[in-house]
Amino acid sequence: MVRWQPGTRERLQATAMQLFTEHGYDATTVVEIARTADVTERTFFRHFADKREVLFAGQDDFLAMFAVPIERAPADTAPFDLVRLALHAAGTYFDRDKRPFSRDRQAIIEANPALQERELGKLATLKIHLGALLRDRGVSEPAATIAAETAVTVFHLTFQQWIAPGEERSFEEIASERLDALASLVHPVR
Amino acid sequence: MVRWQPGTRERLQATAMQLFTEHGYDATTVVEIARTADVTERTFFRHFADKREVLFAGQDDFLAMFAVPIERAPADTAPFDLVRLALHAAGTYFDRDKRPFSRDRQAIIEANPALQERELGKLATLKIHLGALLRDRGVSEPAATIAAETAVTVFHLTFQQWIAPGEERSFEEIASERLDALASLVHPVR
DNA sequence: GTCTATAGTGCGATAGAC
DNA sequence: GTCTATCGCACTATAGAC
Repeated sequence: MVRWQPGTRERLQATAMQLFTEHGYDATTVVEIARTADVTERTFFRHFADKREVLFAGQDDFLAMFAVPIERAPADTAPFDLVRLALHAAGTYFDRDKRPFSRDRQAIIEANPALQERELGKLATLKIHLGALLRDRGVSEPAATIAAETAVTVFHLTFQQWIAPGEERSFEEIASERLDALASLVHPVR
Repeated sequence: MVRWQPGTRERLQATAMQLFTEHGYDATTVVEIARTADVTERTFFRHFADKREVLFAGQDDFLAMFAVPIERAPADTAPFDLVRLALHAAGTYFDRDKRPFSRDRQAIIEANPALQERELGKLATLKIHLGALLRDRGVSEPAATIAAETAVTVFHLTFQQWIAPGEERSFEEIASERLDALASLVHPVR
């Protein structure tokens, strides 16, 4: 008999998603998740800092998703075009196949204020890293911070609409609509 | 001897602020706060849903601060002008006298990720209420949501700079600079 | 892997205001 | 009498310390 199975982390995440969906987040204890995944409670907390974190692993991927296209852009690219590039990259990542999973995951998050707070925290971290990246590229303040806030905010609003019930349009199409709305807000067409 | 003193809620808040400042948020227990304010732990949780909430009471004031000037504006006011009005109202609220207290409070929050998450949650609630208010005024989607997000985001960025060490400018002056930066981002001057 | 502190809940009892 | 604030106590789960 093997002492431990590989992929414990992934198994814990999948188990948690399933139990949260079946009984709700609050009604599911860490002990329950751990036992179902054949590990101890202690092992759960070695993989995830807290109970919520099991749903939010892989945020580094998000930063890379935004950072790579920005780093590859020509040095004289305008900040707003960098925002567009980042959103385009997000649109490539969130393709049709990921929509069902994203909907299930978001349903759990939207049912629990504590999880919503964690999500906002993750987005705030992303904003900070993105702002630093833009400053490294020579964008001054407060332009860099405003651009980072805008990129992540539009990303979030786009994502929320993308997973809305009945929504069929692509991520990129929705993002484009949001960017147009922002442009109209700031400089209204008379 | 009286069974209870009036103003329990306010006393708990003041006590908490003081203890958090002295020993830090994590090192201060709810029992400690309650005992110092001459009530039991149970009474603390009657007034505040959780430990963090003792620092965030009075968010309704914030909504009113934004909502009143918007409700009073002429029906045909452009959304971006409504954003400006809301920020002007915030500037009236956050005058010179409030800066020292705001700095102390923010120092506690910035030292603790859990408190930062709660702050973001409060701002998110504000965004939702503000978006609803704009829709009630006839602003369509996604313009209403984008305007609400923008107003609260610029408010937050302005607030952060307003309490930054060494910052002397008024809230309104900083808000104006942030709005200009946003306008430049979206429609760069060539 | 075990032990423990702390946060947070549920419910019944009690004291005072009205 | 009703209503509300407080207390007291038993209890669970998270999370961290050892």
